[in-house]
Amino acid sequence: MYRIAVVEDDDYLREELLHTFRKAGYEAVSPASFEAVEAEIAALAPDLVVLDVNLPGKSGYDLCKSMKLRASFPILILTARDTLADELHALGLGADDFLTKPCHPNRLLARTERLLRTWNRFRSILTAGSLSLDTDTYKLAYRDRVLLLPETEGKILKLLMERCPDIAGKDELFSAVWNTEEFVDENILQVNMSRLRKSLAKIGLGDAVQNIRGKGYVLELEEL
Amino acid sequence: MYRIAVVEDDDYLREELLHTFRKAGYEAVSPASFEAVEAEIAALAPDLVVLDVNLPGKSGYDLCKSMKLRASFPILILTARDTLADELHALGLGADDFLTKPCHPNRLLARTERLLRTWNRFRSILTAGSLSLDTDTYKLAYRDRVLLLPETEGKILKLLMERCPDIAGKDELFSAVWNTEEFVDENILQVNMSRLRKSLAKIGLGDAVQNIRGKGYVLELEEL
DNA sequence: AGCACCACTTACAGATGCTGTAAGGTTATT
DNA sequence: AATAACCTTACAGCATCTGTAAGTGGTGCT
Repeated sequence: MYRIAVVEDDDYLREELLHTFRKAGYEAVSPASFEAVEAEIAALAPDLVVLDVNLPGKSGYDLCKSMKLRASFPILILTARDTLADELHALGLGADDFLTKPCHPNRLLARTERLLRTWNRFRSILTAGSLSLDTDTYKLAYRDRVLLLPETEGKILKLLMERCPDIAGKDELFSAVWNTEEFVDENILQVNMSRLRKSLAKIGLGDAVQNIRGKGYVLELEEL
Repeated sequence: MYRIAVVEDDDYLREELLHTFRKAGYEAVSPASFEAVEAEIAALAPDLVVLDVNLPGKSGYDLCKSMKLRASFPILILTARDTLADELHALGLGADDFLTKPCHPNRLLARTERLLRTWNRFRSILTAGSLSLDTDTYKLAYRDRVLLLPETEGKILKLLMERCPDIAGKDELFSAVWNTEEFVDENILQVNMSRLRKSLAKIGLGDAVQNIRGKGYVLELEEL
């Protein structure tokens, strides 16, 4: 079943939205506070986010933009501001749909359903900026270039993207790729890092993988 | 550059739409007649279709539904009928967005751009009913099951899906897979058909590939 | 019913590409 | 300058995929 995260500060409206989705058979959740919304949403791992733009403190637009850089889920903007400028702005930031309040529940449900239907087709795709990786096939796409990675390189890149922009520790890499915390031979990681770097260079990501001496590796993308 | 097909019978409005898209840097085209719209659109191989629902003879909704079964492009419904029921109906049929006339050019452009952006991520995916095939990696998805096909089986299935629901001739298959019209040894095709069938059976498509004695093979999906 | 033709299946072996090991070179830190 | 961490290249084993071969099964025509 699909999980939908509702980000809305008005208590009454939020409950109404949650109710609408639950009645339609979805699992509907909301972040507990607006302190660290983005981290909370990431932790909820929703299949879709319904986002109000008038949030306490933070702008919903900023949130949308920043989530879209790493988002594996579609974002539907729901707002009382109904000008064309608002809609263009939202879509320009990467929002996947834009609806104005008040909105008929059936319209909302139809729109969310459409988004989920579309997104379901590439659920296995992991994104970081304009880089994307199919975690089933390790097909890598960057801008207009495509490359198929061998399994080991793919697993490494997967973890680097998941941790990005933070460090992926050597121990994490060993357990993710070879399923062992103990790195019997450190060299095997270095060899495959070398191979991965060579692969990434082919699609114009020359120095994206950086070593942190003694710690691990980071994926550095200009746009992030 | 992206190609957008505009399906609209009102001459004035059609020219206006074509102009809007061309000014924005798209290649905009329209089918010449409404006799065999669907075949014409397929021949145009657009990246997106803007569809009016009030067409002479055929209903735009039927057209939408039937194209969606095989469509590798998103469909945006543009109509003067602005009731909620219309919108729900359109989205239910698989339309990817729904706008009402009159529509501000910038809104239309923002919406089409969003659809193209999303679709571009899986341009390589071929669809037939609820079956989809990534033509880069030959990752096959049917309902909730996923399978990775070897290259030869993938190439065969690709042609079967492209021809579906018609026959893929043996000569076509030979030229598509082995790049030769002359089938040096018919057996190689039979062997790989056997392998493909076994693969398809794993994901619940037992008897989907049927032989047409002396002619070739067909992909038969219940839903088509 | 018998025959010819087409289609199907299984087993095998060559080729390809991926993976880890080994060994030697390079860079950074003290 | 010395040491530890990191990088690179070459090589060989291994798995997977692919086409060949050979034999079986089924269909349609006379």
